[in-house]
Amino acid sequence: MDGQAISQVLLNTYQKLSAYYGPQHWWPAEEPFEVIVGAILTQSAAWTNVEKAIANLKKAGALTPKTLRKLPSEQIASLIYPSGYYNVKARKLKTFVNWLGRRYGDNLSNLFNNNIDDLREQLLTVYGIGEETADSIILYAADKPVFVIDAYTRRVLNRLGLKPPTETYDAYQTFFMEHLPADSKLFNEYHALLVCLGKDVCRKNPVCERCCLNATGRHATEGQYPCSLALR
DNA sequence: GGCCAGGACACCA
DNA sequence: TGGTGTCATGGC
Repeated sequence: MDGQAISQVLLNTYQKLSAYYGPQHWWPAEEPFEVIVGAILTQSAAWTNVEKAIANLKKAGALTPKTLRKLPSEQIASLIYPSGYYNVKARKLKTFVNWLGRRYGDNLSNLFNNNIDDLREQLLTVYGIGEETADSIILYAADKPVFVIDAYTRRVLNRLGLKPPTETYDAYQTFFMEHLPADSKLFNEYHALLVCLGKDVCRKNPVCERCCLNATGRHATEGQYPCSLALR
């Protein structure tokens, strides 16, 4: 399949997912700092649990860099308890707000004034921010066009028969970004739709969860997908 | 009672 | 460089 055909498949898939599921309105947060906190808390956690943790932080008035810097890690940990891994995540939040204050005086606009490559490079130096979290921050908080890769994205792309040359994060990301226009709105919606599809298939069809949405590469027959139209 | 969710990091060979 | 263990709650 040549580059143009791949672009067509990706755009076609996007359009079908969009028509099937509708707008996703990601990221579910009121402001960019909340997006960043959510991106850290959602690491290997269900979003419903993250919502509880964020609600606790809001209720405690702790959803600002300054407050998080002041609060002891133990107290942050107890507030974010429902999101799991609370001790590690408390440390990650503390590390980020310390870095943000020291380097940018808590001003996210200044941080986001960096170009995408510099922004990504800087975020990746912070403890607790890996590739997916960095890209989620760049796309959903800074509104810059990078494609976020997660487990769902990999599985769905594999199911489309479009596995990149190597199965690294970078290879998957390059694959999407080389074949789609650099549009943050498109990337925003596309990634959200892929996650939506992944959750939907898992929930409605456990056969798919075992056969085609796991990491083994095995896959089920077309008819077993609740929205197989979106995957053709 | 087991499995998994919008990962990242440390450690080891 | 790649594989494995660790961190942990809550919903199904």
